[in-house]
Amino acid sequence: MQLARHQQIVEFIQSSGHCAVDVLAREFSVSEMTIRRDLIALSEEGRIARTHGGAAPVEQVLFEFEFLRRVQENRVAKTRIGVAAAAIVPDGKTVILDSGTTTLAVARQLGSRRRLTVITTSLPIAAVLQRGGGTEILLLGGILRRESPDLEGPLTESNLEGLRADIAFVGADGIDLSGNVYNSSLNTARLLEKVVKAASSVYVVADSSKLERTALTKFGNLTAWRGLITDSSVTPEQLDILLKSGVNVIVAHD
Amino acid sequence: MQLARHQQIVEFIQSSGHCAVDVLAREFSVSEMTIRRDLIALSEEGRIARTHGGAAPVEQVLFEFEFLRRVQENRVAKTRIGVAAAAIVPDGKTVILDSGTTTLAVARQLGSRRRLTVITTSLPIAAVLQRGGGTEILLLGGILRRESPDLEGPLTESNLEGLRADIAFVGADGIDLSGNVYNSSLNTARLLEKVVKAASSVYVVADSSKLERTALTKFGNLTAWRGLITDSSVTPEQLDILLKSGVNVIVAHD
DNA sequence: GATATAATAAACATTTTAGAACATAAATCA
DNA sequence: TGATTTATGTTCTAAAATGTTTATTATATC
Repeated sequence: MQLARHQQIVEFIQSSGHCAVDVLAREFSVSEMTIRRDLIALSEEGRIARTHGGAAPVEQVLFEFEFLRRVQENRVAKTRIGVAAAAIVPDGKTVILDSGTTTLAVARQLGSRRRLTVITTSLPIAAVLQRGGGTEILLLGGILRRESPDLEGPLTESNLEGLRADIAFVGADGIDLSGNVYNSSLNTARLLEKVVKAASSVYVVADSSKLERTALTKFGNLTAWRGLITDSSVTPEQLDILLKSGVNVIVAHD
Repeated sequence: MQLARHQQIVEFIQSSGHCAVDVLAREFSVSEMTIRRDLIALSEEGRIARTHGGAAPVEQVLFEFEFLRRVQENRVAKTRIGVAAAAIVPDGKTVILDSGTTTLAVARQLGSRRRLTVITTSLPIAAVLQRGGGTEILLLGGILRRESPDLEGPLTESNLEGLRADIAFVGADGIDLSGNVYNSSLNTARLLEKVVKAASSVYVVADSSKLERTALTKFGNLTAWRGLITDSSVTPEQLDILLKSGVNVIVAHD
């Protein structure tokens, strides 16, 4: 019910301008606390702007990515991973962000930072960072994928070849306990190989549901890179085996 | 039986919007668990979006550029220009679209076309065309401008150097009656020079309010290109002088 | 700048929903 | 026919969403 209401709240606020919490609570027949929680979630997604007492339509928001609404699984875990990832990025560095919802969570945390350069193929990540205003965003060229708002293809790969970054955060569709990282798209895997070459240190960001799962292509092993950032739902056993395999695991706590 | 029901569920949700699980269970006279299993299957197929408590139709619209709603001046004129411009693009061609609201109007008209390749630096144009689904979209890489959702910089220019297109539509901030085309940004002007080189035929699209106005940089003359597409508010005098200067003017009527 | 007022967020309780496990009925096939 | 798969139903537990109360924080008013 809450996802449907979120959408309605956004529309309501956009059509009527600034709305008070109690007005929204009456309008949607829920408690004010529920509305507040909705508003927190919506403002984190950048779809509205919170004010004291209510919420207003966002003005500077350039674009809105509808597809993210359904995709967002493990939102809380991903946000924590984002916080942990952002914490290891010093100001002034150049960061490569892979496309995906986990890396998008990292981008959200980096949004308010200054003097950062972010290289990405993801339109939502570019959008989030542009909203923040403090980051230089380099969008790699390429073919816009039909199903998802990110870029791929020969141009993307050749664009990347001339670039260097300090840190890369890449997502994964599966990780086994030997530290092998899997991806469900061949194109993505090939691009990620270039990403890995372009960055001095590489972190894989993935919520714990990706552990002990595999996907179409293996594109590398965590032991060769800087480490894995995951959430605290990783089991002690999984953690133990990964560490014994020589994988550096950063567990994001709340 | 469940295949038939799946189809009906999709149609039901599409026509009525978000539906709760219990409503669907009653509607189809099955248990809630069955509906949940249906919804799991359907969402895996991407035909609906699950929500807590029910399901919603999948959004076809992937993203939307908020800023355009307010900015659109001379919307009607621009739409007409878009129609006229789209009419001169044969299927199967490669088109370069400059960023701007007029070229965006062109993109809107091209959205439903098939077998077209569009090269652009504009995120809104990419969005509009992705929604259409029939166009291959090549987004040039570059730095995302802070004020507007489009790309520029050395990467954009070098990306363009390796490409060839059949037709380019470029916008303008001002056009004088000798056919000189002006632009208010130096960077844009430099990029447009490359655009002009990459395309076999170049059209300038600009509503008539841009006539007899100049801006920061002159980036070329209409007589060297294929022509100007403008709306019917151009005065007979302006038209006369332009034609006498050797400018091919296409006037978009309703 | 102190105080009153209102709004927020945290903590806990309650309700609702999801999903797992198992049971049952119908359909398919050897 | 009997065995086996497939679809559906039932029950139960965990998780998610919402509501309620209470402290904390922000805003406004004097």
